[in-house]
Amino acid sequence: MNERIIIAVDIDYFFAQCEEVRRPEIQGKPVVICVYSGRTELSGVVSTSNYVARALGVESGIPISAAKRRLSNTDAVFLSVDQEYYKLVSDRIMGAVHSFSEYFEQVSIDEAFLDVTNATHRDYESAIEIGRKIKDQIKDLEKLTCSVGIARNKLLAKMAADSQKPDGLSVLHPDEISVFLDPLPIGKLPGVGPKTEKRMKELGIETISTLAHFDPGILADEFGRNLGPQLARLAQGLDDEPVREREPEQFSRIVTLKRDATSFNFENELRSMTGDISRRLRSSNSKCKVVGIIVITTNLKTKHRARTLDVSIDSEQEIFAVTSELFKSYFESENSKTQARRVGIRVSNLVSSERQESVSNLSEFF
DNA sequence: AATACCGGCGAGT
DNA sequence: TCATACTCGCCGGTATT
Repeated sequence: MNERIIIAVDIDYFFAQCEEVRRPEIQGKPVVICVYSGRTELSGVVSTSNYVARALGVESGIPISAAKRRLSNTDAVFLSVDQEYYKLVSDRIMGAVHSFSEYFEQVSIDEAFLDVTNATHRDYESAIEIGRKIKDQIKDLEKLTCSVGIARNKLLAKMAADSQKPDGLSVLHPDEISVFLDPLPIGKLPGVGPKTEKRMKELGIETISTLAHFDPGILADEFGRNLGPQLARLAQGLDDEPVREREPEQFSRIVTLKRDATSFNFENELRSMTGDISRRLRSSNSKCKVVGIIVITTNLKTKHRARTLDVSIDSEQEIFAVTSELFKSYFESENSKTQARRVGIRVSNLVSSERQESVSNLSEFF
């Protein structure tokens, strides 16, 4: 029997709720957590906001200036993101959540899955008890509310959690899946974002039920050989992804430049980014085989350039050498029409520092 | 023909 | 007008073997 019971935990409006706890005086007011880019006084975007602000149309991703406009007649509180603090809170919470099952997967700073198949002996009532305990613990520990979803796989557990927010606990029994899924608009399906939603509507697909029964061949043609049929499977509530802890597969760092660049004139910024990435590689005991750069142009197009190395590296000097070369050649090949607004670096194909350079080059060796 | 690599794009927090 | 900082994954084209 393969039937599992999965619990999804999602902390409600995490950054903003952290601030509400840390500064009780702002509770009840619109709270907006901002990423200031430093270009001008107000440039930047809203990272997240509390429900008071969302009700007034201030949500993730909108410009700070737009948020200020919308909240101009309120006692709204605008705060700068404090990642370090949220990470501390997150680590404490995730540690507590982990203790409910050895099968644990953290998927972001504020989301995690647990496989409680064994712990519950496949009993949903028992899973609900665990869900309640998790909510109580997070409340006791950090005074934060979260939303919990319980279902037979990660996809459905997440969708269940999403369906009752904030402070929800939603159980999706296996025999209720169709009733739950079928009427939902396709945009509610994880993996279907704004672009995919638009294209699906052009195909006449509006609900998850329609997608679930749609011709897989047409979906393959439209969305790709693998992705198309996969979307249909998701729409049927099918998902075999195991709950497992995963190591990060890449690190990246990106900054917004004070002034748009048409040449590599941001050595200080690059030094800071390479230093940062090097420290992260070393503290995770890994080296990288691929080093790349990221450029976001003034018209907000993202460009990538990358180089696969013969030998994996982790030092700031080496990463700086490769990325500065990539930036130089990038700007040489660009017709200086498109300027760089944001620049960043990325390392991937990570290998553990201890045992690398192992047998892969044996044939060359002999 | 299979695999590796590269760069674009999309989604999600 | 405004438009962050990440991580992960898929796609198609091209290069390599």
